[in-house]
Amino acid sequence: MQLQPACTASNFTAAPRQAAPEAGACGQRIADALKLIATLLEPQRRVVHAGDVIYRAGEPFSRLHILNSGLFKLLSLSADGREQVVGLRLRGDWLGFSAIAGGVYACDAIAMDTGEVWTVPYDALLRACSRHPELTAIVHEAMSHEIVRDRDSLIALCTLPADARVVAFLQFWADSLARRGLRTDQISLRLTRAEIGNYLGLTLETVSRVLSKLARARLIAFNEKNRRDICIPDFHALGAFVQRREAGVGLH
Amino acid sequence: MQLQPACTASNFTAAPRQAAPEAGACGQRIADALKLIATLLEPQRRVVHAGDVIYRAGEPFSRLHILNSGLFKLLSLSADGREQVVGLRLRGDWLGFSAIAGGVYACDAIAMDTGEVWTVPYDALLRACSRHPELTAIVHEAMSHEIVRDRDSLIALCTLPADARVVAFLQFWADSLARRGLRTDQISLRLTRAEIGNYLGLTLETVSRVLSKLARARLIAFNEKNRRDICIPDFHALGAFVQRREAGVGLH
DNA sequence: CGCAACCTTGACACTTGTCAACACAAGTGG
DNA sequence: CCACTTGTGTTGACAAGTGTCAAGGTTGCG
Repeated sequence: MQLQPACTASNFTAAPRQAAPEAGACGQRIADALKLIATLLEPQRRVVHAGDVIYRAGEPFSRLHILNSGLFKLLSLSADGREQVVGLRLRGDWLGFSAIAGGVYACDAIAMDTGEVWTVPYDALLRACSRHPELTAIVHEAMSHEIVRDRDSLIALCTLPADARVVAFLQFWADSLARRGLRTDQISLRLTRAEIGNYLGLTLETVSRVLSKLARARLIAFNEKNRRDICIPDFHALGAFVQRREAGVGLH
Repeated sequence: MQLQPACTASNFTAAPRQAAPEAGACGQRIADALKLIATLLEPQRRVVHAGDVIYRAGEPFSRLHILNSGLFKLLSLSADGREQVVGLRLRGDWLGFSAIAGGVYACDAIAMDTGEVWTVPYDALLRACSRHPELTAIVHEAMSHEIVRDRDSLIALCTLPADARVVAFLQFWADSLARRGLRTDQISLRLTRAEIGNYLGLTLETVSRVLSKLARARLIAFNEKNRRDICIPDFHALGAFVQRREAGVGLH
């Protein structure tokens, strides 16, 4: 059984790329998966608001969550008490996979906006999967996708300098929106500088400086009176900016 | 159906921890999983040697691989040609999960040592899972474990300074060995400084300097005439070293 | 108005990368 | 046996990138 190629969303890499050329297709794909989940699993549906906790690290695991809408962050609490944003999740993503191995949730999942969460007991999911192979395919694909995405962000964080990380973040963000059929030229970050920096392994000052630099270079533009909404006039130029800098570093 | 807590191997974090207190239990757990896989799936078995390629990025996906012995690295090739080590895999780990979503392998998997690889067609695995729920549990746990492990290393790479990363790497390594029932006081890294640095997002010089510093502080000791084999006399002291530095950084 | 969040910018220090030189071991071929 | 090469590891000097600290600006809200 060969799976058809998914919209693997090679998000969060340095390669310059047009924003989601397969936008519609992938949005459809997500919609189809959600519809199948809705009909086969009849998940419990819940509307959440900014700040609502889906689960916390350490809680016993018994249910998985599928996001129908909204924006969510995954927070990992290190031993010394600092929080680290380890992922952002949107419509079509699953929450809770990381808890299967340990029996307890491995991080906090928190809504950053109004959204709808579907919840299914894990054992019910397993039973449904044994009856419906197409559901198994969707679950495995979602887990696999999460592995690929995490790996991509790992590479970005390991190898890219600060400004390239911020650019990669902007590309990732626009990609995620485009793939769900939303407009990408005018985007709202919905994260503070501190949260972006935390996610990217940078300080908030560095994020602010990079954004200012990009704005001075006309690669992005801030909305009037609101520096969280930004506009990306030319996607290709944004990626090329990073490429140029990397080439410069290589020179003597 | 509540899963029993697995040996989640919170490898690769900053928290000081004794090396694998549950060593035997976890080795047994891996052995049980392998036995189940062997009997239910009758995988094709193959002996590999250092440098052998299990798969390459871009090859079409149809089979998963389970490692019975040996050491393997996952290499991700970025757009501009640089290689990045994105993971190390040992006995009991699976290879190929990241290919499920995309239909093609997402990275290279290369043996670094003599070992034995078991290979199963993915569709055969799915069929077996539908008949044997306990196999599904093992597969899901392995995928979940991979997600957790990747996330842990992400945190380490994002938030830790260079010396803490190297210490975390040593702890991860000793943990991995201990969990499989091997001795941890005398370990062979089997990686060059360059490979360690690549994996940790550091240069080989930085890795070398950190190891020298640890050796000067008597936290590790090099083997005579072979600086790849190292000895860790006191595991707790190694972790405490990082904690102390972090506390120092916080002071004014 | 005052206050709290959030953002920006500058000066400075520190960590780490870059470049270079050298040491050492293993293999190769004269 | 000795040069020579290659791969690996160590160490130092220096520079670049980024974090830290501090000050001030803007927005929104009670």
